[in-house]
Amino acid sequence: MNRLGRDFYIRDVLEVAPGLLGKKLVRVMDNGKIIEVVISEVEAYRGEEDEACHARKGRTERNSIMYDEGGRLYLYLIYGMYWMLNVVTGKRNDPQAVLIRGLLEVDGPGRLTRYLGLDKSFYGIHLADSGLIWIEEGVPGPEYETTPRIGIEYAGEYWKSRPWRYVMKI
DNA sequence: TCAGTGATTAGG
DNA sequence: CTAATCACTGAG
Repeated sequence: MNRLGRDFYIRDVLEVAPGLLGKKLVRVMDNGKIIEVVISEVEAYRGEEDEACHARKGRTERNSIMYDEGGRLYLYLIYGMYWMLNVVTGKRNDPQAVLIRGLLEVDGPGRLTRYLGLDKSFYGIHLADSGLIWIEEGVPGPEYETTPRIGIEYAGEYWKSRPWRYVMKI
């Protein structure tokens, strides 16, 4: 047990996102069963200027947790069916988050939340405090590649082309 | 390739 | 209030 503390998350999202690759995500299910998975794919969303970021139009009820200090969870429903799991990063009032897109055990951001039993009730939970979910040290310094982010057709060319998707090499 | 699905958001 | 949007998935 080597849980990541608050300081890990209170850094720029472009440092935290690749830093999450290879880390172990631990989830204590309702029946007490513990699920441990390895984070293998993430994306960074960075500030109000980032046209792909949910904070691009300023603060709303949904994205308000992104304006809090790093370390909290941001969950939202997409296409009426899938919960997206994000880790807020950076300092207060600097809206950033990392989308967890894939695990070694489960591919896809919508599938992994279903697998881990995560939904709106986890909105705002702090990864340094919670007894239900947290992140621990894992594989140190994994190799990874970067690509543009997925599913952000609405953003301008510059923001669409930022290489802010990080995929761990197996 | 494309429909399903409903919370969230902007705009009257 | 209404209508459009959407950081996806699974079937075909």
